[in-house]
Amino acid sequence: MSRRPANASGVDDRLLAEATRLFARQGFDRTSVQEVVEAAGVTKGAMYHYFGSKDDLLHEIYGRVLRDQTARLEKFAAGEAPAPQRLRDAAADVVVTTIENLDDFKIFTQSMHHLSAAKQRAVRAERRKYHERFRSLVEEGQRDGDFRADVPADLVVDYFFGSVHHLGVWYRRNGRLTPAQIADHYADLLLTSLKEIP
Amino acid sequence: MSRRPANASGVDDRLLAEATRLFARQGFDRTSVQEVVEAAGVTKGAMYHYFGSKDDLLHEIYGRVLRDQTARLEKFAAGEAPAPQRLRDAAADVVVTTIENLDDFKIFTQSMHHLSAAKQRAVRAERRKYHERFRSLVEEGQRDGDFRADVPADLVVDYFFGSVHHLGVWYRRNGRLTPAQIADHYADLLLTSLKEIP
Amino acid sequence: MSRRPANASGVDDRLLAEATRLFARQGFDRTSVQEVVEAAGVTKGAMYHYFGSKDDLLHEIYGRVLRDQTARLEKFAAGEAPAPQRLRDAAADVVVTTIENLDDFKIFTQSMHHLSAAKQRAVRAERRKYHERFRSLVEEGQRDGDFRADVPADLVVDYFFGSVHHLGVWYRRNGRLTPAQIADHYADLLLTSLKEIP
Amino acid sequence: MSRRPANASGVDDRLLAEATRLFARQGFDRTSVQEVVEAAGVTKGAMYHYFGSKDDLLHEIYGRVLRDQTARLEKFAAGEAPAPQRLRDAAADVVVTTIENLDDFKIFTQSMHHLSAAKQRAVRAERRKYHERFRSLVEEGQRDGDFRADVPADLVVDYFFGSVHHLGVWYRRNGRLTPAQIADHYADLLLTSLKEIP
DNA sequence: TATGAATGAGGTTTCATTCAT
DNA sequence: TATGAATGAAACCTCATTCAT
Repeated sequence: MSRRPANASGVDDRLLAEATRLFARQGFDRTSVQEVVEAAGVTKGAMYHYFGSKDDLLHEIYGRVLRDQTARLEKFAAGEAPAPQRLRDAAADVVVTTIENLDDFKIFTQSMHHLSAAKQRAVRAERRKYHERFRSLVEEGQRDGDFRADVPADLVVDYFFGSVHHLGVWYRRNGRLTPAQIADHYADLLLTSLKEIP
Repeated sequence: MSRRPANASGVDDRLLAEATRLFARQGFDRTSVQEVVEAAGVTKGAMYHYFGSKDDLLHEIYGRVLRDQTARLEKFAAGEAPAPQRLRDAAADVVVTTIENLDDFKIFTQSMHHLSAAKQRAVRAERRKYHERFRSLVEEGQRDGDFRADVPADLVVDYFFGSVHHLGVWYRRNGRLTPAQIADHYADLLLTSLKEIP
Repeated sequence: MSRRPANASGVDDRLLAEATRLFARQGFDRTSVQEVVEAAGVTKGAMYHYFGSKDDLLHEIYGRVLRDQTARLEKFAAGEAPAPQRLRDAAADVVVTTIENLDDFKIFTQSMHHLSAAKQRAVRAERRKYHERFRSLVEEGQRDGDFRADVPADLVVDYFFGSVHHLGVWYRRNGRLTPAQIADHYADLLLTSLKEIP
Repeated sequence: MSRRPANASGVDDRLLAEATRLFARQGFDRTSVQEVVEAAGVTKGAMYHYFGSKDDLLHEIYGRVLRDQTARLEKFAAGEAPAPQRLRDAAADVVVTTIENLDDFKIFTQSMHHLSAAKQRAVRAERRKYHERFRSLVEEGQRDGDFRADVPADLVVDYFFGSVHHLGVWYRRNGRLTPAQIADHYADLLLTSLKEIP
């Protein structure tokens, strides 16, 4: 997926890290390549050596986030526990990791439209796969009779991930609740809303 | 709040409408003032006669959305029915109106960071008032014993409005579900997740 | 010289006064017509009713200054006293009136190049007449043997008026010396420098 | 003091030279960046690579002039001759060099107010140092009894430099007097006006 | 592998002036 | 006599990208 040459010095990682930070804080368009390279302590030439364009930088950030997220979900979804337990764990985990990497997710919601149409398609396809894996957990619970079946599973997933993305808007580092507590509440709200009505 | 001169010809309304459409589709930064004024059929000078800056245009869009949304919520919240009923109605309504004005809300989530710090504060203050009104409905239900009290009301509100904002990402005009059906499901998920556990 | 219609309300005087003040403080180009009319409490339409253009406003300011200055000089030059006395009085007077109307003179030195070539010629011609009258006083003193004759009279005049114009740069309203004291020193320096070397 | 990168090709020197020429002839505001870069044979981007803004260009011109002038004065003031002689030499020199770089000085008098407040302060501070050095020569002569003491030394300096600045207004390249002759007259007028009255 | 000077297109904004009312 | 909405040209500046070194 990446056109980056291999390297040892970590220049590309530094660039990605600073770009993530700046894009999240100021937005993609409000951040100049100059700012990114200065923050990373390199020159423009170096950046264009590792990345084909500014868009590439963004695309790479997306790629990294998606890869990580997908891997984590797979770990939780593949367990042996009943579907509700696995869903709860996966949901709580995605909340905690989202909070831990809030910058990445702010960029996700704010800067998608800066990608070329082709790259947007690629990102969306990857995201869809992620959502589908999550949805399959919901569907499994519905099939097993653990979850109510009168609500479409994909709508539930969109409903939940809307809440998760929104963390970037309201979460404050020194708020009343810890990430773990928020994660617990979120997972609880999700599970409760799926409870079979007696 | 606005420095716009009063006017009869509706030039400013046309500008706001076209700006909303373009900002939502292309993003604020990817839309030039030139594009906006051409779409509205006026000149740049005219635009700067009505709005102090491109930012002002965005701020005005926000202002209008917030005013409308607040007015609608007030109507629902002020009713006579029990809190759960009023909350359900308000929730379903905000989903329907969000879908009906999806452009406005896409801008909300994507372009906030383009506003000056001062204007961001103003918008956020207005939004907070809206959230607080919504939260008071949740709290009322909790006090009455209709809703579980072990989840913070403000977290519930953020959870729900995250889902609502996310509509801009996944809703498609000719999808499987009608806006009313989506609204129903959303309100249902919200209410169910608040149900007192027996 | 002026295209201004006669008027009773003093709108044009107010415009000239405010324009003078603003042009002196901010420069001609840095001052917008909008600022001038707002300061004068009228609208742009009104301004364009009285003055043909922004340049016209400037030209009018020049005209007024030149007329006043010429009249004052004539009064002093036409006296009966010996040339040195009349020159001293005229020199002291021009210093005092320059300080009293410092804004006018700041504009003179800073904004001449904003006038059209034709108007610049007109202003310069008027100024030349003024200088010539002043010079004639010097020459009279030289002919009478009161002043040294080994220095060109026109150079002396330029030398002196350079000093006078420079007042706009260094004079401060609450400085150590009063306008009258400065005038006295200036006139004294001029007269001394012309003294016949024994 | 300057943010300009070092360079070898002299693009920045060419820009400064052309800017000086154009600003002096047309005024700072009447000269567009486009005109400057065209005259220098580079693009706008190149100009903004070397100078942070149009103002910076002006500031740099000032800086260069002040540095040169200060260095020359120091050379004359530091001599061994009696104060009157050194003052006369310094005065004559400043006249000649002013005429030789008339464009620089026209800009000084016409365009100062275009600088930001901060830069104006910097320039004025530098100028003050120059004036003070000049003034110290006058004071030295007064202390030694060579010059009359009944006229404030700083007023004399302002008086003289007003005349010098004014050269930009009246000096014509093919006038009756050579620069050296003008310089001689100016120095003579200055020295004579300071002569102790017997 | 890295530099940084230079490009050139495009961006937002300002403003003197006009004109229908 | 006066208004103020609208024009349109031109201004300054930014920035992703390239390329000789």
